[in-house]
Amino acid sequence: MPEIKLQHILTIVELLSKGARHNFVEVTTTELGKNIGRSQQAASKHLLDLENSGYIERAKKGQKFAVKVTDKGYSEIQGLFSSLRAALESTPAAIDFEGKVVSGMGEGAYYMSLEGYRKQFKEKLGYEPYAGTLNIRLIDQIFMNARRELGKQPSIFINGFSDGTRTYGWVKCYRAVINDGRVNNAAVLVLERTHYDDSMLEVISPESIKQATGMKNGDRVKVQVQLA
Amino acid sequence: MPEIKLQHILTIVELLSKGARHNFVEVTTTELGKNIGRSQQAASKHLLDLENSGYIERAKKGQKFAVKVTDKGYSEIQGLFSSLRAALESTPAAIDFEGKVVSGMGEGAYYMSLEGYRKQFKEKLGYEPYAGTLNIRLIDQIFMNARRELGKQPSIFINGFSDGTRTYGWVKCYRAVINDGRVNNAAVLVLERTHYDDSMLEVISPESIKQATGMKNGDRVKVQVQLA
DNA sequence: ATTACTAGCTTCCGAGTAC
DNA sequence: TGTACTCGGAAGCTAGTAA
Repeated sequence: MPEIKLQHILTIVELLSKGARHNFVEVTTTELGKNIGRSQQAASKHLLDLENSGYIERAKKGQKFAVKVTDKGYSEIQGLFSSLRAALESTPAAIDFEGKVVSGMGEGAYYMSLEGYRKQFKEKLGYEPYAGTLNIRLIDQIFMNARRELGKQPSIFINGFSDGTRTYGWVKCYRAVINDGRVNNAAVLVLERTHYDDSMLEVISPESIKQATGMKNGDRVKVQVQLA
Repeated sequence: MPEIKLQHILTIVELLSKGARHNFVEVTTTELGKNIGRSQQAASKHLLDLENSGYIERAKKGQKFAVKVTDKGYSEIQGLFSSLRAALESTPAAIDFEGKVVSGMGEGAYYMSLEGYRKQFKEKLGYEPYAGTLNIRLIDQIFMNARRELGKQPSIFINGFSDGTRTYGWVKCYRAVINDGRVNNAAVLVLERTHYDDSMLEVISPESIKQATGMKNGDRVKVQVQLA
C-alpha cells in the first residue's frame, strides 16, 4: 500500500525511464506534461509536490531544472511494483466449481469406450478413464459463466477423429481435483460437440468417482480445475 | 500508458489478490473500501465504473456481489506492470559526472605506491594502477550531490591496513569510463579519509589518463561510473 | 446485513498569465 | 524560451441515507 499519491506515479515513472534514478536529468515541465498526458501546469505541480514529499530532488540548471529520483521515491515505486507482481502472480491458477451430481444420459460411457479417444487419453492424460463421466449440474450463475470461459484456457487437447462412418469432435481436458482432494487425478472435459449447456460439467477419472467417494445423485460436489 | 483510471488500480489489484482472476469471489464494498483505504461508497463507485468499462464482471450472490476480473481488466493491469518494470529496469545503471582536470597534491601517487593497496587493486580490480590519480573538479552542484551519494552504491571494496606506524583507511572503487570510451578501465575512488570535499573526483587507471588522452589541466572531462 | 444514491467538500487539473 | 501562481471547473471522496 503505497503512500505516494496515485497521480504522482505516472510522473515518477516517466522520470525513472529518463534515467533519473542515479543522475540528475534535465526535464521541462512542458515535455513532462505531454509525456504523462497532463498539462504543463499539472506537471509543474507534480514536481513541486514530489519535491516537498522527498521523492525527488531538483537542482536549477540555468532556466530549467534537473531532476533526480531519491531513494525514497525509488523504493516507493518498487513497493508498488511488488504489490502488482504479487497480485498478478499470487493468482491461484485454479477455477472453482460447485454443483450437484446428476445422472448422465449414458453417453459419457459410450464416448469413453471409443478407441480413438482412449488411445489419446492414455497418452496425453496418463491413464485410461473409467468408462463413464460424472455429470455435475452447476448450482450458480457464476459457475456457468466460468464454465463458458473454461475453453479459453490452455488445455490438454484430444484430437477429433473419424471411424469411417462418422466423425467425432475434439475434447479439451483440464486436470481437476474433486471435493478438496478426495479425488486428485480427475479431468474436466470441454467437448466440441456437447449435448449439454453451460450448466453441466463432465468429469472423468481412472476410477468411478461415485464409487471412490461414495457420492450419489443429488449430492453437492466441488470441482477445482487446475490451470497450467 | 494505461487507459484505466489511476484510482481504479488499487481496487482491481485488491480484487486480483483475492483470486478474482479466474473465479468470482465474494467481496463486500465495505471490506473492499477498507482494504484500499477508501470509504464503502468509493469502493461501490469503483466497482460500478469498472463494470461499466468492462474491466470486471459482477454477479448477484444473495445480497452481496461476486466479482471477477475480465481479460480486459487483467491485461490492463499487466500493461501497467510492464510499464513499471520497464521504468525500473531500463534504468541505466550509471552515474555521469563532468568536471575539469586539476593537478592533485601528489598524494595520489603516494597512496597508489603502497603495497597494502597495490596488492588489493591487482587482486580485486585486475590491474595495478598507474602511480598517480587523475583529479577532477566537478563543475556543477548536481554532480557534487551525486558524488556524495556515490559511496552508498555497491563497490569494489579495498580494505584498510596498518604498516605498524600508522593505519590507512578503506577505499571504495567504482569502474568508470572516461570521455565516452577514450579510457574504459578507469576507476573512481571513494576514500574513507579524504582530503578533498565533494567537488573532487579521484580516478585511477592502468596507464596515465592524461598521457593516454592528451588532456591537460583545465580541460573538461566526462566520467561515467558503471554500477553493478 | 447489503448496495448505491445525493449533497457537499476536497483534490486535481487546465487556462490564463506573471516573472 | 523556462517555472509556477491564481482561479474556475471537473473529478473523486465522504457522510448521510434510501432501499
